[in-house]
Amino acid sequence: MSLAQIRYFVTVAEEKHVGRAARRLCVAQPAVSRQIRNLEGELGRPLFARTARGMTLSPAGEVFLPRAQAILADLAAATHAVRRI
Amino acid sequence: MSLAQIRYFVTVAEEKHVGRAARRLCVAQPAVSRQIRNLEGELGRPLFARTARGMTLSPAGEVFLPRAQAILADLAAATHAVRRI
DNA sequence: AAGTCCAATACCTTTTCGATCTGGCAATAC
DNA sequence: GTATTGCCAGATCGAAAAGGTATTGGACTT
Repeated sequence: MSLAQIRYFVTVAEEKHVGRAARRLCVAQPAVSRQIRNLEGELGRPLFARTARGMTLSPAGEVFLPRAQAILADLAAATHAVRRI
Repeated sequence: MSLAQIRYFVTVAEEKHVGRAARRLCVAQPAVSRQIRNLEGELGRPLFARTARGMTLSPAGEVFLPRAQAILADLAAATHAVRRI
């Protein structure tokens, strides 16, 4: 698991759309698609349900999303705290 | 910044010694040394003071350590929460 | 049934990361 | 005072991971 995967997951969850998430993240769509898949493989559960119109959070995704957002927020706060010394 | 860098930092902070930290992490010593240096570069501050006998936390390191430990703990908890669904 | 919209796949390139080896510096021993 | 030991830093090389482009496959819409 990597921080990039967590960021990709949060962005896709917010956009409900891999293509839009990829644009926001400034990477190509397959890169996001692959990292989401790797993350799901590592967690042993699908995080999204794939529909013809986009991506919807699965139960596991609903559990993971707030925790992932908190981790990213904590990391940003820690970084700022160090830089402000 | 990567999760590996955060893990390396926490381990070196606990061991106060790059070589011992590398052994605990099952990687070579220069790999740890370089990642710590990269992390310091990204944060813009030294996290350790280098002495002839090891590494001591700097003020910035003292600020970063508990936050880094919390992030790793939260990540582990999030992973377990998803796997337990 | 055709068009479109989306994610997934294939293939290739590039970047990143770790291992090994070497150098340098400080403390200790003699 | 020199030599040895222990430690971190740097350079080089090879392997693994990640991203980009192009394309395919599937499902709604009309």
